[in-house]
Amino acid sequence: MTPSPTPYALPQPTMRRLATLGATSDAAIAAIDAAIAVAQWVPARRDLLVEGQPVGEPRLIVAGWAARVRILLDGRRQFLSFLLPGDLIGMCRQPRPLAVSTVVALTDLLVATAPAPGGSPHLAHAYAASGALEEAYLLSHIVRLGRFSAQERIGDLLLELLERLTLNGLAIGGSFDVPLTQEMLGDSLGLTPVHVNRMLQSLRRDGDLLWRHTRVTLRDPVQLARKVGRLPVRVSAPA
Amino acid sequence: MTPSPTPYALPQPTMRRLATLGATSDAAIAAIDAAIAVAQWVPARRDLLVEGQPVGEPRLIVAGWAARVRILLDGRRQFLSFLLPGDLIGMCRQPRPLAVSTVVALTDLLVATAPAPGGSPHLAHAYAASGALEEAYLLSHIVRLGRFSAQERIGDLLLELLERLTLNGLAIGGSFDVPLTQEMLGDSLGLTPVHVNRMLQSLRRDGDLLWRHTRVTLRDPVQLARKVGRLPVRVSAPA
DNA sequence: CGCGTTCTTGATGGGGATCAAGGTGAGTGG
DNA sequence: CCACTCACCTTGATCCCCATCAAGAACGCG
Repeated sequence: MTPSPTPYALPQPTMRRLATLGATSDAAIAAIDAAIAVAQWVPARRDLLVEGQPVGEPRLIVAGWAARVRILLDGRRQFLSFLLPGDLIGMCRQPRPLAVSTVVALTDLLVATAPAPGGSPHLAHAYAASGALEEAYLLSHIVRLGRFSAQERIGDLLLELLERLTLNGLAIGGSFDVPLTQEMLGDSLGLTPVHVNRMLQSLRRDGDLLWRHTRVTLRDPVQLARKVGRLPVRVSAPA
Repeated sequence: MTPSPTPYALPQPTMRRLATLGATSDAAIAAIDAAIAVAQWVPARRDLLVEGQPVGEPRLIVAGWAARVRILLDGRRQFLSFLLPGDLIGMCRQPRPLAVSTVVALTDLLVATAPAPGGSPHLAHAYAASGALEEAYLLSHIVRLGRFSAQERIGDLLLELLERLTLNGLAIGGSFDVPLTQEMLGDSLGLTPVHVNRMLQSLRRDGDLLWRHTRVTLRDPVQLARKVGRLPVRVSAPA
């Protein structure tokens, strides 16, 4: 496997996310640092978890993108969520857990073993907040698929990605890297690649976004949020 | 408030579900019994949780149906999941949690305070398994909305309800009570009530189901599952 | 340069939305 | 016992968003 250089060179995004979510104690930071130091590369397209198979130890994405996905018997594919640096994989609390979805690497992926919260309540809280955020985004995805038009779905998903990539420092001024093809977007949003293409063009024509190579720029996120009716996401009250 | 008699007279469904999910120790059973003994009635249509508001103590549905729901600014409504007897409400682990969705009573509802797992690891495991199941069903809902046709969505949802109501003993031989209007079904499945009506008729014509008053009977669940391409749900391996 | 993947564009069709009336049944009050 | 009402279900006509089918064009890569 090649440790192919990526634009996500520094491990800071993971630390940044977990610290923002509450892992602020020295013990928690040291544990995360130690885990990141021995992180492993996983090549794109490899499965990290397979639906119905036992879940191993929980892991932490240090760099790259993954996705939770379900494949139907007839080959239809549905992405359930995208996993970004700082996100957790396979964090379960019941005994002998089985994966409820497959997790596949979308890019080459730097993955660490998530440190056990053990003595650090800060770390436990950060994991809990991360889980709550993940649930909130799953719910948003349900609303997108159930009640949004194609344009709204695309705009709303890009705003979610901006929001999440801002949390871990990977987005700057409405600009971020998206290693997704239009087909993958379609498989996330319940649309055909052809229609994704047309809707992206219409968003570009309206001046809402720029998409060159893998770089997406949202011109005016606040206005776009108004346009697609996006609601803010928050899972815990300020201290 | 009237303690309106319901078809769910006995508290057994809740106990049955939690016991099946792992709450098998005497301590766990006693704690659940004690909680159910002092359960309270909540009238239909009342909110048990409001999106964005602080989450109080976790609760346990003893009888009746509730739903997690999001309402959009323009009035569109999307049901995120249905909550049945034995399901938990507002079980969070981060400090100062905020509700990520509104929870509304669909029927008169008997609700207990969920006993803290405290000393009982059995109870903690049952809660964890319940949470994992809830996540698995959320993922299934995403697939339904993203990749299923209208007929498949309806059939798959009814099969899910049968599966869950079988777990707590409220379904017998493919038959169960569903206190939902066709409009509510539409708001869950991303369809209009008119189209739900037409698809239900077509399922009835095909001999797949019977729906009289609030009673639904699936004629041949296994065949229906094959027809709509439904996959089984499992979250932990047998001991 | 050749080749596969991805993006783009056009033409056509269908699944489900929308609009607009009825019909039905349970509860309510006279 | 029967009008009245309100919520829900049912049916028909029409429309449109998005799927489908089918080629090309552009791009990255060996």
